[in-house]
Amino acid sequence: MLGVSLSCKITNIYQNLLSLLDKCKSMLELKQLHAVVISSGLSQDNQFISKILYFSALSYLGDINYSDRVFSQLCSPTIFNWNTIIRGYSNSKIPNHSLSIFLKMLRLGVAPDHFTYPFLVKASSRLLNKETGVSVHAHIIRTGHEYDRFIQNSLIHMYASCGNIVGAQKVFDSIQGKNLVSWNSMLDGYAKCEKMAMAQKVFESMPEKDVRSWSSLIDGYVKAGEYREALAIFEKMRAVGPKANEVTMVSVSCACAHLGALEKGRMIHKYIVDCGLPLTLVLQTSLVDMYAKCGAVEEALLVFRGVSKSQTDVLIWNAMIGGLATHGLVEESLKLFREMQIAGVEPDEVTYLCLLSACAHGGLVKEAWHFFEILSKRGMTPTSEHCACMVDVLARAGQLTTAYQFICQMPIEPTASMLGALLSGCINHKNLALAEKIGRKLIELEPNHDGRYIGLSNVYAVEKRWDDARSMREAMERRGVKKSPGFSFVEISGFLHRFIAHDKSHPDLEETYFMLNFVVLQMKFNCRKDNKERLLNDTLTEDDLHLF
DNA sequence: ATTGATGAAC
Repeated sequence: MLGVSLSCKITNIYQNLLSLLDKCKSMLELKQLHAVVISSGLSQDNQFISKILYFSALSYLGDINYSDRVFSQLCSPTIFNWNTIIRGYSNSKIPNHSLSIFLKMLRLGVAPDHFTYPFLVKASSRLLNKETGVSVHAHIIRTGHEYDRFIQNSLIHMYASCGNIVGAQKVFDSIQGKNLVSWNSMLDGYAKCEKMAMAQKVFESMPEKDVRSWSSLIDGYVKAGEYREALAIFEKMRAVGPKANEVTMVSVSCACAHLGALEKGRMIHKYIVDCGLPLTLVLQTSLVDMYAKCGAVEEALLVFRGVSKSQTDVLIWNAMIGGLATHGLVEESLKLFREMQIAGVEPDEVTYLCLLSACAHGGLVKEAWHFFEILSKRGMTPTSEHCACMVDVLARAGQLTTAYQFICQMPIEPTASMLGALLSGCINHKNLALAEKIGRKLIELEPNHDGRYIGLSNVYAVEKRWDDARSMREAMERRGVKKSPGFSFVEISGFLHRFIAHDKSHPDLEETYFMLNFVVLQMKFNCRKDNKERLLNDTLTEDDLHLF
């Protein structure tokens, strides 16, 4: 009698422990339960260990390192355990570990099953390495798994991610009984490669469509820079398609951001609220960015302030700091950076880039040097973009010699954007000799870029060297460099109007030019006023003395 | 148990 009741109790404890593991809410809790498991002598009991592995490898609250340690202590892991750890790594920042685990598995003579390969293929997709993907595919064929639809679908995605759209299409064509995931993967493959004609074709041939189909198509148009088309598809989706979700709205708000379509952006925001879509951090970040890019900094701040501090991450801070910076709200931008540090969010490379851009807009040379140095002190390597931004700061401030020296002292070759920043600095601060030198270098660096010829031609124009200016245009035509027309969008009462340089087809042309001339006059007036004040306030720096 | 997607700078 005693034996039966004791074993009942033990079974109860086991069941309780298992259900506690199922309800686990954090790594701390998991570790405590793991400790109970170990002290009960169950450290090799697969029922318990499988759950511990599963949570730490796959939960977004998990810790793949912990699961790796647990895994490596297992005497005889089951195939489920192997798959869990491979899957965990395939979602992690180090997907190549999935492959190492897989190889280890083969060495030990453990046979992978049909669950193993989709994870392994996903890891190869995320590695963006063509050869790895191909050898995984070869292995799949050798082991006779090539007709598994889950595996085939993941192969489509893998080939498309690695840029081999032909390979993706081949796998797609070979599938007997394609399902929605097969079609969506193919569609997304074309959308990712910006082959929108093909993506459109796949979309139209699909026997059924879901949110992901529509979202992939919309996102493809956004990535391809065809923002108006993206918005048009979204309107169609609203009329005849499934309900949009977070991913759809992120793409759509990104399209509005690029178009500067504020009214449309506001409608999108309203739509999100009205549909009761959850305002996730990702979505809030894209709304902040959209409002900032559309010039509505106040509204961007409103969304930003609506996020509770404890839930923010570096991306949304960057979006807001960068947004303030591009609007010349330099003080506010730097203030927000301090706030970010108080909130305990670690700045990253992009944060420093936003700060440098703020400094460039505010003429804050000293502060820029400070941020540039801090970047390295915090263990980050300044990228060519950071250097370009630094050149921009110096060049805008008129410290052309320092900017030039900065470029020469860099351990990396100067990029076009650095020289471009220096060139506009040279033009603005009237160092035309240096401008010409840089302008020539830029054409050498990017002989197929129309803007580079225009850049040098502008230098000549300032000097009134009309023949030289014209020769630049001729050189461009001779080399067959395509001129991309400059255009801009203006949104009036929710309608987007496009203005192309020299295009005279818009019905409100006269009225527009009248207003434009008025604005230009106003700007010139303000500019003269500013310059006068600047001349009264500024002292010349050492650099200026060298150059002028 | 499995496959398909989204945010920040330039």
